[in-house]
Amino acid sequence: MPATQKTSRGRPRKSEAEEAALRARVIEVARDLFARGGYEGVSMRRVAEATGCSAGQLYTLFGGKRDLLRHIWEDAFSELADRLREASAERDPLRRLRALGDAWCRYWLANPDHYRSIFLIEDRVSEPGERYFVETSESLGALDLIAEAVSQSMEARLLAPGDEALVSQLFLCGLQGVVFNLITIPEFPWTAKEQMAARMITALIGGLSPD
Amino acid sequence: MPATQKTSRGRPRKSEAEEAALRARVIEVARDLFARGGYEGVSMRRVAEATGCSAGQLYTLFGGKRDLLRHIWEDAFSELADRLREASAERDPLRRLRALGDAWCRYWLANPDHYRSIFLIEDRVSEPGERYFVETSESLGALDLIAEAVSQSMEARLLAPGDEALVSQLFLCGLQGVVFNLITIPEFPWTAKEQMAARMITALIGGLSPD
DNA sequence: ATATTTTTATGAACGTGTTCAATTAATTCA
DNA sequence: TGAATTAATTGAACACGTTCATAAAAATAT
Repeated sequence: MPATQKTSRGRPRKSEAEEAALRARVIEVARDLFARGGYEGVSMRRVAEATGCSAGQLYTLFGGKRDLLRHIWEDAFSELADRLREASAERDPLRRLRALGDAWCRYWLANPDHYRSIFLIEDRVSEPGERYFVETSESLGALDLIAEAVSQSMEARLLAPGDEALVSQLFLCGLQGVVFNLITIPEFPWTAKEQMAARMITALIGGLSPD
Repeated sequence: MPATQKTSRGRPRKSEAEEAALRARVIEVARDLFARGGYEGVSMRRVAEATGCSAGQLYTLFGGKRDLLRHIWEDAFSELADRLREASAERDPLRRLRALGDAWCRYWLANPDHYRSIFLIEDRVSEPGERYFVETSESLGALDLIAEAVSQSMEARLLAPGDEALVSQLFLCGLQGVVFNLITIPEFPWTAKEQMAARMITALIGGLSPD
């Protein structure tokens, strides 16, 4: 008794391509709606209506509203990836590190809505099976580039030798903190919104330099 | 024509004290429910039922579910304030700075649910009238203590003289970034969860030290 | 007492994300 | 041409946060 029967009896499964096409169409429609009305301002019912399917069907294509949003941002991330690639062109590892951090911050500060949607909307985080959203996206891909720059900086004795992973994570945390605070507490009288990212990088590089 | 008439005609206003008492009762009841079921897991209807009033009335006492939560945490914050006060006992400004940062991080990492509730649940941020929640609470009160320690460290030439407000904010951002990342991306293989805060502080102090 | 007036309290109603039994569609076997 | 079977799709239903017209309550004025 073969587990998979070659010729099945009932209605055939929708082809992979068909499903992908429909998914793509929903994403396209939803992108426009979200861009206009914001995440909270657009309901799944509206997305469904605009797409021409039922709200229920959306849940066969996406895990939920948040998951739909992830797919929407997925190619918006390519822009961030581009910026990071540009920054990676810098040969000097320490200057590259600075350029990477700068690009990362600049991107998120220029797109606070993306940032909020991705980092600040908490749904049940504890889905054990699937990996955390941010990790799979281009966002933490920055960490790899940072780690490389850190590693090379250590080799060139531009940074004190040490646990390169930890140091990389410290850089990411520092940048994250700047961006997070600037975006989520915009009405606070931050001393220098534009310079904070650069100052953070400078401070961290200074603090991690060899004596 | 006096604006406030001494003896009014209709039903008398509920006394300030009565309203405060009811509010306090709701907070007490809701604290238990939230502690058990979590923020998402408890509905306003349930809170109302457990309190013995209607759901609608809750909205005369609190601005909404989030606002109710704020009141609940308000005295939970006193614990953080205590820790910060303890840390402030340290005389050496640089060691005090380190102790403050450490206490701040330790508190939030020990209470990730508080952190999430306060920093990660975004509702309409753009309420022009009322100040941002975090700013009014004890949370950013830490910034004042940090600023004082930074200022004194600069005077004692333990930190390079400079814009003390900016430097204080960099410290806060660095700490915030560490806590934020550890809490929101717990499944990421962080190299050293426990040491990251201390390392961040060390790095920042090092980077901001006089040459 | 009854009417008036002012405040408080209620509960139905709205739109939300999400689920799931029931329906419809599309195929193969008899 | 019918069953039979399997998958896709729907739409009613649920609990949610929140609002608001309406009802109840509590006082004074007649």
